[in-house]
Amino acid sequence: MARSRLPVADRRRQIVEVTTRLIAERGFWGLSMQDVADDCGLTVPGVLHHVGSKDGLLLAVLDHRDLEDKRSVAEQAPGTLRETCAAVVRRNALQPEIVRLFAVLEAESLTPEHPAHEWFGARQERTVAELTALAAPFPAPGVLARQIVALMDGLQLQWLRDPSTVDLVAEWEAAAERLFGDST
Amino acid sequence: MARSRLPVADRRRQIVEVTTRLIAERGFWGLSMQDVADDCGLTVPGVLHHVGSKDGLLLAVLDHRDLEDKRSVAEQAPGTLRETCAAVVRRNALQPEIVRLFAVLEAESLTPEHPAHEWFGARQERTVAELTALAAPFPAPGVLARQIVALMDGLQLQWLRDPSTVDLVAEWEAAAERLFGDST
DNA sequence: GCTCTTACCTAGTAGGTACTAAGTAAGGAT
DNA sequence: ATCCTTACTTAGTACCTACTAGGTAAGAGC
Repeated sequence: MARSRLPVADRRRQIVEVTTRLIAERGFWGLSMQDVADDCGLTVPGVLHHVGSKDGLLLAVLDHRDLEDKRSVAEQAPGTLRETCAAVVRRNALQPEIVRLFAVLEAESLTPEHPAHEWFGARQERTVAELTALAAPFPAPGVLARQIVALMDGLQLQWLRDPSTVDLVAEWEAAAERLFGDST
Repeated sequence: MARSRLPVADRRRQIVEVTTRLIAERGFWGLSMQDVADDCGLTVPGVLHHVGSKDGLLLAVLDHRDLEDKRSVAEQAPGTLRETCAAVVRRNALQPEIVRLFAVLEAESLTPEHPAHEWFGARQERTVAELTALAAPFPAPGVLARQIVALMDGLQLQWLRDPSTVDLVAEWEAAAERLFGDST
């Protein structure tokens, strides 16, 4: 019974990582605190001690993601629209689990009752706004921004379903030529 | 307690309709037989009498959708690729609930453990194949087909999240010009 | 070595989960 | 008017759900 007692930061990181994987597999509605606790080697109240509630756990995961994303965007120079998109796709291609987390939660959270509904609404708005700004040199930048987001989300779904057939980076490059013009 | 006793076909249709709505809201993992039963004015074993199990219920919903889709495709003349896509989008714009059902299940069923995993894999494959055939006149028809599916799925997600801002049909028309060429 | 914070536990609550077994009664067929 | 199929019920099983109250002991600071 002598379990190791981790410092709070480490334990929280472990809980967030485990939960990320489980939500990617089962969604938030299918997530059980028991599974989280088991995979962390804790009891359920042990997990709740750190995150307060199941909703709190979800927000912890999303906030962690937000931080990671900001960090990643910051370290990459703010190049052209096309370069930025390619960088995002290359990064996503390396972390299918997290892409799946977002794919599942994005669909689940469409309903206003979902605890992440507002979070995803705000994120979507922010993303489209940022892309629209980058798309200023193109005609109809707002429309282009929506198409970029749509194509990325859609291609990611196909890639997640069948990674051996669909090459995310290659499919995106083909799509980018269509979106931004056929310059080689 | 004198409940009306419906003929099996009617009751099944009601159960399928109610479940369609509930899965769109909560996903399959979040679906409870109790909710289905309540919304049908039945008890849980009453529902199970018709569908056998929760998985059976999901398959009943999906098979019903399959039939409806086949019917709708059959009644529309098999025009050009562009016309076909536009018809699909116009139809989807009229039934957001069903589009949401597919959006949620498509993401949830990415994991092989999901009871609809194979169903959605087969559907995806079939859809891409059909679109690829229609896209024969274009260069790289297979790539184009994937892009069509991706754009539709992605635009639908944006539309479902904020129907008042995103006009599905208009967004698709703009996307179609980009995909198929700028002919007016 | 002692103290004190706190990470984590045990025990319990109140309720929901899918599903089964067996019986009742509605309503069409004769 | 009676029968018989079957839609649907009640009752019950075995288990999982998030969450709380209160206590124990691990390990850092002195």
